[in-house]
Amino acid sequence: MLEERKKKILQAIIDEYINTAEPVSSGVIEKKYRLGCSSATIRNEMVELEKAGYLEKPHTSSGRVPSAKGYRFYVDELIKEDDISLQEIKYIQSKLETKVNEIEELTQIATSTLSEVTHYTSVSIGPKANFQNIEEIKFVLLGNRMLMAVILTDTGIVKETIIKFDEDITEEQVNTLNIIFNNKLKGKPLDEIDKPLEEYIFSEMNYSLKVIKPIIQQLDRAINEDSKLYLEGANKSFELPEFKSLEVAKNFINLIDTKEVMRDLLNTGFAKDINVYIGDESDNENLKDFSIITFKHRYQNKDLGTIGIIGPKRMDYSKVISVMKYISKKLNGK
Amino acid sequence: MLEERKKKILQAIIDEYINTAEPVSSGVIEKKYRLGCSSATIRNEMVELEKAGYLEKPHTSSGRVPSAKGYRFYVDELIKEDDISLQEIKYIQSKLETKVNEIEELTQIATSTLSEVTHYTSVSIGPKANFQNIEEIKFVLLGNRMLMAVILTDTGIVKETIIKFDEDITEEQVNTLNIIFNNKLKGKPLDEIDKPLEEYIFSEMNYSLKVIKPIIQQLDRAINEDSKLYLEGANKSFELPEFKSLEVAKNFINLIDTKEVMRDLLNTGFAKDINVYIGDESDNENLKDFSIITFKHRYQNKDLGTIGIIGPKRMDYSKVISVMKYISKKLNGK
DNA sequence: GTTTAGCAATCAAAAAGAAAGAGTGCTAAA
DNA sequence: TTTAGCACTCTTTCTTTTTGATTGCTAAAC
Repeated sequence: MLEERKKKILQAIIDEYINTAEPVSSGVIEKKYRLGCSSATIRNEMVELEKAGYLEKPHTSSGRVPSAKGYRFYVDELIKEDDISLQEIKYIQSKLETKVNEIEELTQIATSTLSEVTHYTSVSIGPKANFQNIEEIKFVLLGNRMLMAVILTDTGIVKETIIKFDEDITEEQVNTLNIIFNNKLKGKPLDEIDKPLEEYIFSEMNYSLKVIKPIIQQLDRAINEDSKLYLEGANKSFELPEFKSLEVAKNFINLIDTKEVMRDLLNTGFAKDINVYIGDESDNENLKDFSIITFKHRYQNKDLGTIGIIGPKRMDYSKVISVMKYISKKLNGK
Repeated sequence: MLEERKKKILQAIIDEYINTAEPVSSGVIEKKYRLGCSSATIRNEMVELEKAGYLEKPHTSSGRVPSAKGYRFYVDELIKEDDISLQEIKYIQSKLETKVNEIEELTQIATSTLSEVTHYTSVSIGPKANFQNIEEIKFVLLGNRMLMAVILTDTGIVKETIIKFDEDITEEQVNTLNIIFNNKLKGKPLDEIDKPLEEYIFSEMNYSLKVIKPIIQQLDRAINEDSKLYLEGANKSFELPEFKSLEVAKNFINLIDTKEVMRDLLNTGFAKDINVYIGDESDNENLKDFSIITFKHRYQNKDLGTIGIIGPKRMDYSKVISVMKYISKKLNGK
């Protein structure tokens, strides 16, 4: 759909712009990229690429800058595969080898490694708990009036929550709780913990509703609780030339500061292995100058969270995507 | 040590500068603050205040700006007590009334409320665990090869950690663990969990070292783990006029991004109820444009963490300190 | 002795103007 | 179809000018 030479020129322009953050002129392309034609020819092609919507001009007599459509084409068709060095591979390997006891920790290590290798700001979030099945529930008495509930899911994720009471709880009651909850909930999806269950358990046990209610409430809360966001390398973004603009910097801060937005961004669309949102493709005003690239942290195809990069539209897509692919593969095999 | 009128003028200048972020002229003080003398007199006083080091001039023909010494005097001597409105009191009350099960959550609510009321960026950190005493330790078997250890301290803080094994663990073993650990450690300070204990328990139980070792290791790790930083309202800082300077913005981001520095800042010096660090009083290059105000989250005089504000040197000290005092009182009484 | 009116001097910030230079688009020739 | 050549455009940068706020000083007033 785009002739070979146009593709080459577009690629050269975007590569150059990614490097320099300056509008790209026909002269630079001629000299640096040696495509075997003169700057005049490149100029002619640029006019057409602009007409087709792949390029933009900040003003009449300036060089060209990629448009959102240009970046999109670049990401979909022109990207360099395996743009990752041996050194980087080794670094990632060494980081991911760290022994961890909790999945959340592994996600965090992967997230910080991603930021370190790409030099962009990275962010991650745990998995949506409510899709998972309950493997086991345990209640532990702490002191006399405090109960800790620990839920183990089939993906190996552990959720725990504390429940406080106004009256004493006996070890006996705790045992009954353990038996009943496990009988009733083992193997069931997490979101089965809700109203109907409450009645069942209430009738089953000789507890007062006063005791059962806070348990169900708190379990419910623990399960539906938003999983923690983890942000790494926010300061790296501030080294980028685009952050000389106060507006850009502000948008960035507003973005990473509004946890709900970040959650939304990390939780949408996972048709592909790696998802790329360029500029305001995901219509958020604060996002217009940034791109977001995400992938799912999976292990044996079970969803363990999402990891992403938030960087300028002029992001080094090849590098980021290559690094992500590698990390993703490593995590899944771990 | 400073005559009454000089104090009044200094206060007026600092108040004005806090409001406007612009160098303050003698004319403005005369008109707005009505101190009963002419601008010429104020000018004369300003010269002396500058000579004494309380004021500075960006350039020869500009108004005056408070120096670090000026702010320090302001904070120590001129601050307005109870600079908090009824509305703000009500808002704080309603926020702190929220029922929580975990102390960490309460600290977080207090932190975000502080940011909301003062419009500055706030930050908090949990207490240093290792000063506390163990009230109870419980081990819970999750699946066959995973153990959760739950530690309850005498301050009501619950720490939990997961330990994975390469071989199966029996319920029986878990029971023994529970008995031994509780016998040995109840009432002891948390940092007693270390080497000697390992041997004791090893000799006491017929476990292989293979099992005991990871438990001690992981408990130790959980206890000495840096407590979580919680940051709220970073975007609020970016609305301040001082953040028009890219350098200031960068310093700020570097500051809040380096968790170790934030930890240090929150963990130093608590002779007073409320601690104020103005500019580079705590010699960190990134801090030179900012002030930090902190207080301890206490309940019945037990340390439950630290909460702070990080804002421009031109911060509304009266407001921040008043709000902090109120929140601190409320938390302690809760 | 202290306060204040008056005013020249200072200097940043804003506005206006001039020059430089990078890059384009078009034309006409190769 | 490609390319050399060149006028045109428009930002960027540098100077210059203007404006205006504020000071510090002097001398008079209190």
